[in-house]
Amino acid sequence: MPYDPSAFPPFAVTVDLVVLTVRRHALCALAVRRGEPPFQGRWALPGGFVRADEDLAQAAARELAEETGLRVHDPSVPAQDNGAHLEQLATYGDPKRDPRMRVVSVAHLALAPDLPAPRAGGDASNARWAPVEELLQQGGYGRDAEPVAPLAFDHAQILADGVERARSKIEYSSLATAFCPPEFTVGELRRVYEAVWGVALDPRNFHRKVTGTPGFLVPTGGTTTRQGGRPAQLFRAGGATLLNPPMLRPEV
Amino acid sequence: MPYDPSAFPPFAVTVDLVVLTVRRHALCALAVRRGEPPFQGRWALPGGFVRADEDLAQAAARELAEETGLRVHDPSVPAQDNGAHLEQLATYGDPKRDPRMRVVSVAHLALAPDLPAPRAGGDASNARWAPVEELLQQGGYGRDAEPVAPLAFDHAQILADGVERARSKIEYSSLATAFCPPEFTVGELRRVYEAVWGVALDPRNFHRKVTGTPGFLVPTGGTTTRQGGRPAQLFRAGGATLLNPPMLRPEV
DNA sequence: GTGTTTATCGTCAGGCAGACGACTATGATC
DNA sequence: GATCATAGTCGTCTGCCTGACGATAAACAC
Repeated sequence: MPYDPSAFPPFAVTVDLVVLTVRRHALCALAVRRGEPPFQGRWALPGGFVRADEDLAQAAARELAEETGLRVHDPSVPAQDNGAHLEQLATYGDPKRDPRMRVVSVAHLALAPDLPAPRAGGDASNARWAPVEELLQQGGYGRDAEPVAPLAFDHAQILADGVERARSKIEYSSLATAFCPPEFTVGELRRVYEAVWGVALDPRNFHRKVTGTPGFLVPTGGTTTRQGGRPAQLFRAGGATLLNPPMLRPEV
Repeated sequence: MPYDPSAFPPFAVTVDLVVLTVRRHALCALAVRRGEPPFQGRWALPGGFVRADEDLAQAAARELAEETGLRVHDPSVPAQDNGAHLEQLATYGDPKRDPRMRVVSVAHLALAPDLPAPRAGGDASNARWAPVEELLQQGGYGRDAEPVAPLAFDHAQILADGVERARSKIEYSSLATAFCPPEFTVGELRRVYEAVWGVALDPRNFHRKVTGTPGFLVPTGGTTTRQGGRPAQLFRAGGATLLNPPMLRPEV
């Protein structure tokens, strides 16, 4: 059977981004305000169409750079840092997910250290970091008791999936360091885990565990008192990507 | 900015399936022979175009049924069984992955108990279960020393990703039971783990562990001697999907 | 019966995790 | 400068889980 272009329906393919960071002890995601229908004026995840000559990962990295200015961390350059972590999350293709046409969206998950301020085409009012619980409580009320509309499209589901991926992945991988600046203390790393999991962790057991896991942390020799209290050692992320033994998320 | 159909390039969207089963103590995947170019005559993963009104999961379930006759296990019907497990794996969209046109493939992973014989449009010579190592050793030689061509497209990568997903997922979920018939013994379940991981496990420790993990196995009361030796208790899969504590894959 | 195979129960030592006490080194406050 | 609050770091103890492995049980083949 020869190739017949009419044998398959045409799709639009987009990438959507779940960009997570930890700000003020809370797990936050990047949201942008939609400037056009459908869902005009509603908050949504950043994203856009995949171009004709672009790989999916390239498209996601391009969108991430456009929205945040972040460059993607390249694992082949170990010294480099402060780039974001980017990985494919899942693909969403319900026929009715976009009322205009048939769109398949390849969602990606990005983890970034705390950033200055978001920018979306230079207009700050159209992009913000919001705590994920706030974005996920559909139709509830935000921190200042203003009404919050649910995210556009199926983005609440995508965000929930991304958050769950991040929560489980920092258990057995060194991904939590992607939320930290290039040099960080054990306490700062612990606060990342606490924010992502939404629990309190014992500082002493956490310290023992994280410094005892081979390849997780490399001491830089420096110290800092930026958190107050006794000066703390500074570390960089070690080469290990898989943690053995893993960090264990406390009891459900 | 109004909706402009020329603003995005059209894609073809397909689903590809990594269908895994355990046969004769080896992890095997379903492969079909391509009847048309490109890669005519080469082995590939089963798959096909997503239809205009179809969800991605629906398309994958349809392709699975067409290739194997398997129905997908519906978790909302706990009593039912012997259906296959199906989940989305990842999406592959390199611009050059299909020489004909721009194709984005949403790969799915299916786990099935040992089946009679594969069928691909009724032609058995065009579908087979092959050990995954055989399919992955690109350009090597098969069991009977016949030359083996690498899988078509990027299907070797997709298969490798699917196998790795299965290997890691049976660690912390009860997914290994998807490889077993509705009722099975601890020994049969152990042979599944051994085949998927490619290791030997201590029968005594495995028995203790698997029967001690709450919600993993439910005794049916029956026994069987179909494996020879002393009669073994029969179990069904329990309701638990996440294992706590997890099964631990032995040392690398 | 003897041997073989598989299943199942027990024992023991080592390692890791959670709970928590103790001490250290800084900045803030009086 | 003494005191306090804050964070960081090192230990201890106990219980649980794991891996290694001995022992017993119940079927089948000869």
